[in-house]
Amino acid sequence: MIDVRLLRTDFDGVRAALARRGDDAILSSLDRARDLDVRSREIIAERDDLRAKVKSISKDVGMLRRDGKVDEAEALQADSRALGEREQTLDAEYAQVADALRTELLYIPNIPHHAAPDGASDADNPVVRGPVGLLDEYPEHQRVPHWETATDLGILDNERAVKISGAMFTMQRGAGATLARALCQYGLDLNADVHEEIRPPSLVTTATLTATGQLPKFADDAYAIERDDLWCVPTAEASLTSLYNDEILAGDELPIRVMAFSPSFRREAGSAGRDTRGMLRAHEFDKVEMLAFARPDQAPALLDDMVDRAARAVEGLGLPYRVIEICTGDMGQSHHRTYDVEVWAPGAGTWLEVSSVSWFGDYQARRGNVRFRPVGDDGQPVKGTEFVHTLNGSALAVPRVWAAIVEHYRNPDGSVTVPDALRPYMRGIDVITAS
RNA sequence: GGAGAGGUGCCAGAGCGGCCGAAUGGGACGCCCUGCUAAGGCGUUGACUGCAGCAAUGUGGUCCGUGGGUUCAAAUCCCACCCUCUCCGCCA
Repeated sequence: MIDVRLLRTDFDGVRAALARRGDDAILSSLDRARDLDVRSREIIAERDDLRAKVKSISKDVGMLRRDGKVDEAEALQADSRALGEREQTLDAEYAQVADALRTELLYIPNIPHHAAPDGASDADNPVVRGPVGLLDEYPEHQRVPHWETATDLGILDNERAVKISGAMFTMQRGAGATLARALCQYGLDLNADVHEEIRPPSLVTTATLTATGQLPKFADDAYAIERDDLWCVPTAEASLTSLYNDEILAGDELPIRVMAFSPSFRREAGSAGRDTRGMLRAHEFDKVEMLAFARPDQAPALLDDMVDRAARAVEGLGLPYRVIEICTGDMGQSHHRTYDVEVWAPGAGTWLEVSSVSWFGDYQARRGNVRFRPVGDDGQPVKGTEFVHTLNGSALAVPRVWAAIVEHYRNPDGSVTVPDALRPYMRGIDVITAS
């Protein structure tokens, strides 16, 4: 959520920054929010004034009654009642305006970082690192899609997954299942040096999913368990971001860095049939997510570090990769600045997004009400509170890395060699062969 | 799911419908005292928000689990919901 006060102090600046996202609907929403804010403050001024009068009269009534001056007290009560009625009318109007304003603000996306590249779509995302390790041409035995190789090897059984759960669910078997779990363990171990490992709930409340920005705007993308008013997390980001909702953290304990393995559930509404072969896009997948709560001054370095970590994960597996920066027109609603790590899949013949690392500014923290007490140069807490900055990124998204491994490490005989980095987790399997 | 108890400030804990943003104790911070430490004394100690001000600040409003209601006036009365604890039931 953006700061309403910015609409008062620098409306044109906010408008210009958001215009870079290239969506006029945002700008009209911004106009409406500004008008609602003006109106709500007009009402508040009048209402609070009435409340102050009622409070003061009520005190007088109390004293008069104590002194036995019943007639005077009753006269005052009548006055107060009249004021109270007007106050109630105003209050009802305020509630309406405030609610409309809150809704408007919940839909307005984050302001892009000034250095984020301009652009209209994913076609405009610049490559900022790499490609690293990419060959000009891949030999024929690597140019086989993972769904073919994996099905032949018996490590992917999507037909039966569909029987069990319907379209766009996947199932790994045998060494394939082991490989998926090995990737999780690898992703966690790689980042345990600075992150606390957390195993958060996978079902979360509406408030939790609202804090990250998934709700209310993207309700159709998430699985809802309506009977219990819970949602399946689309990513562990959702659970982790709400870890400290409504809390005030000490400035000197920041940054707080956490990571979690979790399943991720996505309805993928509207994307059926698009990049859905094999393991490319599914309703449920596993992922290791990193997340940081930081002071604003710590955020840029953390963003760089997290991008490095995401890249290191695929680099350590020997996969060709590149890093792209997301342009203003392709940026997610809550994002302030975002980098994606992509891995080359020689069989599918495409770059696969395997990690998205983002800096959210205080956009999520404002929604979740996560604050910190700043510390001055003398080490003493400074008066007041500030919203933390949040950052997150996939440390390792299992299915697409799994797919890239099966394609990249495919041998001429159709077997798949396990990358060295994963061997400790593979129960002695160095090469996956048909069993 | 059933029965009972409870949710108050950083923590513990009191609170008659008006004098309650809230006693008291603890903690934390500052100062005093002491050679140092301990003990003791004095003081400070919430968040959000409207308006005014460059600002320090001033001045209104809101917050005693959440949301409604009664009243001139609600932490205090009424209703619903949420959460915690104990017992029972169920269960990996």
